[in-house]
Amino acid sequence: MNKWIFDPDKPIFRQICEKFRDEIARGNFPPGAKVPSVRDLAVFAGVNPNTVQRALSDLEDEGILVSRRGDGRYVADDATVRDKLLAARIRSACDDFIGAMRVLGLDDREIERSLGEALREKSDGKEG
Amino acid sequence: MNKWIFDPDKPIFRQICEKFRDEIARGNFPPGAKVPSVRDLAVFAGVNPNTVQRALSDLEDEGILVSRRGDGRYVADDATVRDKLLAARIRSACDDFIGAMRVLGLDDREIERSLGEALREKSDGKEG
DNA sequence: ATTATTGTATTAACACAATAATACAAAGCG
DNA sequence: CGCTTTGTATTATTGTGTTAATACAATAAT
Repeated sequence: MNKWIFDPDKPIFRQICEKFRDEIARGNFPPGAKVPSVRDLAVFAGVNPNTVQRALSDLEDEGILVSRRGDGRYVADDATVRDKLLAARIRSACDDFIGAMRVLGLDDREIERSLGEALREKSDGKEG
Repeated sequence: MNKWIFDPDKPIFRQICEKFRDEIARGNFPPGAKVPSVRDLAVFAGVNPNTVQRALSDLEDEGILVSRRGDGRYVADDATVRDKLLAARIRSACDDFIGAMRVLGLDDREIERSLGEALREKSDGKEG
């Protein structure tokens, strides 16, 4: 995984936020873990340091990260952060999905059926 | 439903596109149906006419709408448009959802379980 | 103390989304 | 025809996302 790929339709700094929320939710960044420097991340992501700074600064406002000037940036040393993040992201993903499907006029049974079909398609043909 | 509500994090013209795709997919705008004028929609949505124009113009490029100068704008007179639109939107919603959940480390069974829980919560407590 | 590393702040420049105010083109209508 | 309605185009302005180039502040390492 060389460089990150961004959706040109959404602000990059938000996508960086998402990436870190996902990584932390998965447990790839345990509480207290050090995050790469703004400059290193910028090089790795192929974006401007200011863009990374903006993203990490937002995550700090959310209480997910903590920064120490001259030292570095760390995942908040709170063992519950990961669980809360994971639960919140699962919930919002489900809610978004359900909302999108209901707007299309599907009822609960149809929603579950459509998901099942999509899951089977993704498992059958394109196993990669 | 007085005025539309927009997510300030996404371009308004894209959200207007989404709204129309949803409405057409639901069948609320059958093939050949006339769409309100750019100016009326702008007033109704509480946005600038140019923003609406941009959105509807994009839908035209997709073949969903057709415009006649001095007359008005209409849903493409193609009976298959709705089905294609509906199928495409269901599929992309499922794919987005599955992708978001897999990033979080959930397998197929957990994805279906989480959705089931969310559906039950939405049906039980907050019936509105 | 000096140096390197890190987070932070500032300023400028550019692109795009959105608003605003017009003007023009084409169709419908009385 | 004359008027209205509609889609379309143009120009200017504002706000924001992004890049860019610096500078400053604080910590660690030497």
